[in-house]
Amino acid sequence: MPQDYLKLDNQVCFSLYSASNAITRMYRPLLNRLDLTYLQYMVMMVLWEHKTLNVKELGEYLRLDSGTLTPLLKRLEAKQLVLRKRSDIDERVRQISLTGSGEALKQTAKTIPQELACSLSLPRADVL
Amino acid sequence: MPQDYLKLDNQVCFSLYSASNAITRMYRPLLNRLDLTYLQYMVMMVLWEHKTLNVKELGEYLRLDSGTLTPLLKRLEAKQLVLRKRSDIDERVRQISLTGSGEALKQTAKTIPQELACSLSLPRADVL
DNA sequence: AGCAAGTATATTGTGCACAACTTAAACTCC
DNA sequence: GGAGTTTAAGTTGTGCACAATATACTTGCT
Repeated sequence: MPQDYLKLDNQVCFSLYSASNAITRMYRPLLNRLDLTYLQYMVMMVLWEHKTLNVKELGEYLRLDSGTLTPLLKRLEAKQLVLRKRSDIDERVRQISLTGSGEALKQTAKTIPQELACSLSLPRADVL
Repeated sequence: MPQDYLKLDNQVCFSLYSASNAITRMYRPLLNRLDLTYLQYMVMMVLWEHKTLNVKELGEYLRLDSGTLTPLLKRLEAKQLVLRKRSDIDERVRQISLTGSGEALKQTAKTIPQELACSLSLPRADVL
């Protein structure tokens, strides 16, 4: 039988795309409490781990470019969660670091993975 | 050892999100030839299979709402690929159907899955 | 030193996603 | 058959993603 590749049901890529949208939707109500979007939460997570990074390094961790990150980092700065300081050594570079409240937000955030696991009815929370 | 849930590396969700972005990036150069975005291509695929659908039905297949679909369908209409006709039976409903060139585009599109498989070096193309 | 090439970030413009809301048409149940 | 509810689609506003481009700083070369 002649196979029709152009069918949505056959498409792993669509499933991936759709699952990714669904994940963002599931995180949204939890992250609203922190006044963060999913990507902002990702950025905060990288900063909680690494303390200070420049835009390029952040982009490598998150596989995103400055076109996405610059406006996002400005929004995090406006929320007083991060500082965007130019490097003294190289004036092109922006060093992104946590403010006190950015650091403190980690305490509020730490229940998020378990809460998401609950809303997914998953037994393990260490992968979310 | 105390486990830190708030680490990017632990996150299946981030992998999914990142993979979904990567897929869209891989499709982009192939779909540029058809002057379609990835989501527009998804919509066309559903229409190639089902011929005529309303906005709600399209949204159920693609798990998207009218806020996403309405402007997208207007862009497809502007490209002369689809018609957006109000239903005679129920004036609230928009029947989305293919134009001749929308139908014809399927011939140009049918090589896309194999091309993507090649650029991913995958042995099977029936899942993309 | 001076300039060409390279690099880091920022900007602009397009197109998703989605929440919240609006509009208008269709049902429902007295 | 008219008021109240439901439903389908559209609108508005925010925030990604990303291509293309711009800006400004640094580095390498002679």
